[in-house]
Amino acid sequence: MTPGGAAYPWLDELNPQQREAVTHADGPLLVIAGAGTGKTKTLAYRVAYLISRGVDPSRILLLTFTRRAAQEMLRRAGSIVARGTSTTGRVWGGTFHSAANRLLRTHAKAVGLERDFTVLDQGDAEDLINLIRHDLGLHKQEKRFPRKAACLAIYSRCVNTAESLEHVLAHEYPWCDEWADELRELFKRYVARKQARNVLDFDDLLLYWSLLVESESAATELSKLFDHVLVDEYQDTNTLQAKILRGMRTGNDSIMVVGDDAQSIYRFRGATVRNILDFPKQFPGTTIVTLEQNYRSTVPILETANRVIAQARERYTKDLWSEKDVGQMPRLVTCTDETEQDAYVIDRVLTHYEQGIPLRRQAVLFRAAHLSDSLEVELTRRNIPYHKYGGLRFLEAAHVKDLVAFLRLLENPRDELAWFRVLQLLDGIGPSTAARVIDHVADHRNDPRSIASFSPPPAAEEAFSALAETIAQVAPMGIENPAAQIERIRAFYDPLLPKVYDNPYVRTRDLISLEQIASGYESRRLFLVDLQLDPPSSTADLAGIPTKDEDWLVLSTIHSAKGCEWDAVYLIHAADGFLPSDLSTGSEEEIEEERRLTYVALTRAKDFLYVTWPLRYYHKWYAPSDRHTYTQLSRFLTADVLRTLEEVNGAGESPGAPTDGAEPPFDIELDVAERVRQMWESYDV
DNA sequence: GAGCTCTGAATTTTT
DNA sequence: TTCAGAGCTC
Repeated sequence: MTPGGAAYPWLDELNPQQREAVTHADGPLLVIAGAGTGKTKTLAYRVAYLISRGVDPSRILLLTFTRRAAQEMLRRAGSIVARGTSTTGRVWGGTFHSAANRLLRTHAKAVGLERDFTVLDQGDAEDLINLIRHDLGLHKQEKRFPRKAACLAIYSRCVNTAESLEHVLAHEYPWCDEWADELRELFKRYVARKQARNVLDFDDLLLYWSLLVESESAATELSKLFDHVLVDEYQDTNTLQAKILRGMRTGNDSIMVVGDDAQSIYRFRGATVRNILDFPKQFPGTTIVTLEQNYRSTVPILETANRVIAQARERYTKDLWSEKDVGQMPRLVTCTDETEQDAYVIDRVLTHYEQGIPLRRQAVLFRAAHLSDSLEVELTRRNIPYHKYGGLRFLEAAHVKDLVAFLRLLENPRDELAWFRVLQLLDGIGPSTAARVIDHVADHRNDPRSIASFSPPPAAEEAFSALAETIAQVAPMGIENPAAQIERIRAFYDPLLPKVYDNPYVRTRDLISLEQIASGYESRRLFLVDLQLDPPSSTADLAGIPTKDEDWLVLSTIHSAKGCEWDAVYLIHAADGFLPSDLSTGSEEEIEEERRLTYVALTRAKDFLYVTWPLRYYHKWYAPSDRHTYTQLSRFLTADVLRTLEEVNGAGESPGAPTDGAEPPFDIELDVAERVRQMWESYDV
């Protein structure tokens, strides 16, 4: 009889380890869940179990890596408890950042914020840093000062790892070491500027939350809100997040974290494997449950993946096993160049498609977003639909940011970055006039409509009054109906597009999408927050609900593939320099992370796995004399791993690949000339 | 002060 | 290819 007995018959759907985790009584619980071992299932059943035991759903905090992951778990939990989603819908589910946003708005006063603060995304934060960098005159030193992106990265690392600037510079950014004093000054001003403007960046969301729970009394109050805290993907949390969790469990140690140290791949964001390795030390009395039965991959695929991760330095030992005993051996495909690699992948994709695996059950994975560029061209040429995950986001496009900036300045008129962006769209307005307008608004109780009383330079008069009128019309629309607000803003903004950017037509389409997304939101604030904290991750997210017969191939960075699985997986560019990336081989930790990244990629595959690499790679902007580089197979595919792979040649299986004379010649000699002559001999008289 | 054009430099992963 | 920055012109 199962522990749940007849009361919870669905517990029988779990294996003994999963059931132990789901029915765990009290105290901290660490679930080490290998790839494909039913991690999502375990969390979903845990939520269902708690609710069935009478826990109020609104007193459960479920922290996940993406909001989509939270929704998926709650959906499954909802179907288990069979009371519909209305119950589980009340669970606090989402990312650390979105939970922070929600808590900080409620307790804004406690941390010295106004409730209507706006959130800066990475690009905004970089721009703000850049403004200050210019104010300080740092941009023209005789030796180059770190770029805005580097400055923000250093800042972010300090915050997320809770390490000193000196330590971060010495260990992660040694080439910026000499700028320690200037950077400190820059960061000091950056913080002051954000506070004066009532804006938070991503890191601040976590930082303010962590400072809130640093207070014993606030921590106690917040801890009382939740009977249970559950955290997914714990291996990818950072020091700051661990600190938050400790604070949130003041006087109640019911916490369950689930993760796999072998899949920790967000070190660059300050995540540390130490969090999961040291969890039992942080929470005394921790019960550890290990899930090792893999329900995803075939035995041969698992064997390859296990051998890759076996070389890792430090980890919780676990060896995944599977009962999916049959299956094709994973293949290592050597290609002469990228073109051949593209042709091979497409050929296999189509073959599997004809055998009955839809395109969306197949995925091409790669280390960096640009590594699929040439494949995308070829897919487009052949009319094969695909969706790409990761890489440049919809929201990062300049025109989308412009429109969002309009909404932001209405939401928080102190948001100088939003103003700056919008004002400089107008002809005749540059940085200094924009700054004067911002001061003007500040002097008029931050009422955005007050720009009407500003006197712009003559060249900008007409455009400026059009802007003032737009704002005068949208401001009274309140916070409701963001789509209507966008519609009105577009009446002003669309005509500017052709002047400011190329491709105005494509950009207008994006703005229409944005308006459609906005129509699903009740308020401008909710729309803005969602857009920043949970942005659409691919063009697929923008297209609305897909119809049943729509099908597309998935292209994804390995990072974005986390938590997903496909029947057939193609890991491309498995060559040293790309995997591991040349930029990540500076330290042993970085190489270890690249190894885990490889492991994540391999374990996404259920039935078919192809690892491909081109011998020659063509660099677009690199080495002007000879842009071809010869690559070597990824160092992670050691002799031990190769024994589990079937090695094939990319050219052999891609008939019809246009290789333009690049194929090796046959070893055959025919006297064609003689044959041609013979053709006419019978006609001789 | 704004805006244009030219040059040179640097290319990961994302909440 | 794209982006940041410098320098020049109006």
